[in-house]
Amino acid sequence: MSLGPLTNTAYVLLGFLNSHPYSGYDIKRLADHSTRFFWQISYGQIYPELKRLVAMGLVAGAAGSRGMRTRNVYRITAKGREVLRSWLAETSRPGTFEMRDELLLKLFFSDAAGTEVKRAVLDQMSLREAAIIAELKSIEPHAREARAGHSPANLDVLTGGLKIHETYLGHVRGLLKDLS
Amino acid sequence: MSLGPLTNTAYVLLGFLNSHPYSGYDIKRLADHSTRFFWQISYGQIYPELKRLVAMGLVAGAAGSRGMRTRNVYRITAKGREVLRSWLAETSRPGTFEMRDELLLKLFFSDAAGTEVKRAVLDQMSLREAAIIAELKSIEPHAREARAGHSPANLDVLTGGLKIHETYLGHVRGLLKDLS
DNA sequence: CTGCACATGTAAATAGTTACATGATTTC
DNA sequence: GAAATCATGTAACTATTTACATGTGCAG
Repeated sequence: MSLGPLTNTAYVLLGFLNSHPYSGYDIKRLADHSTRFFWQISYGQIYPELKRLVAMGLVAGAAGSRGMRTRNVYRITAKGREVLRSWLAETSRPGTFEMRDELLLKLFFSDAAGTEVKRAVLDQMSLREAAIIAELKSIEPHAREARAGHSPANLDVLTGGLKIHETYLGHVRGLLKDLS
Repeated sequence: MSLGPLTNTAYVLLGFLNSHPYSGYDIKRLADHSTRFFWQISYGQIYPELKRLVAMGLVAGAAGSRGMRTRNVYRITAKGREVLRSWLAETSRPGTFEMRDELLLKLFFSDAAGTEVKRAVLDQMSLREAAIIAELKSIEPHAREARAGHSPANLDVLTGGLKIHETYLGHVRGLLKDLS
């Protein structure tokens, strides 16, 4: 009775629910401050996927509440934990690795348009990278607190992201310097 | 008479055709050794998109040949160059920036599964990053030759990619060392 | 009493991959 | 004459985003 592989989005949901019960809204908020940098998710995926997970018995929904209002809080089931763990342990598939960077594409082709355009592209990159770094740094103190939902691996990923974007920014600054 | 923004795939095609006429097959091969690392494209996009670009008058198709066989070689038009340049110069939109890294996702949630699983994930990452670095290094000498299709910006992007992946690999190796 | 954050969802569109289908040419 | 590479294309599928629709609760 194998369920075939789930979508990666499903594993994100299971991953978050593994440490605590959450609503779809909660998960979106959490993901926007963590996995977003290497795996974005949107409401359009979250809500339908939670329902599918319930149907498969991997998570259970309970009508929580916040004041008078309905709030669907989900918790992971034993079967869900099992599926999460077997995904984590799986080494067969290479696993998606993808980058899509429109500014890098522009830089790549920028010789077609002259130095000022190239400089403008590099300036945009530099701004974007600085913004990402600032965002990651603002998350860091929270990730350092060893509380529910903040495991050591979370911090490992965060510091890695920081290093990568700092390298990226450093390279861009070097190119800008060479240009002037 | 603005044509609205084209897909990024269209700009990749225009970008390559800007330096030389190519067939769809040629472009796929070129992209697989360059833009693939930050903007992948597949035949399923290339061939239909080339037709659209012809319909818009941004590229012109000519029946080239290789032996007896039909071979559709496309060249960029003046209008196409204009569109490419105005895309390059455009600073209004932030531009797609996305990463999807399934192994990073696993690492992020790996505390749910124990040290051996975490080590296995890091090993896979390390292997993958080493493979990417090897591939980029094998491209480097070609990119250094200042020939048709190899502009200075191409090399700027390549060396940047190399630095980023070396940083990534270094981080992973550090985590592996901490684990043992 | 206004605006913001909370909260859930769906429909349509877009982007992109994968599998399939076909066949020619070159190299061993 | 087999295998690899050249070459073009489409159909179906999958994933994901965006826009829309709706309404509650709280803070100022």
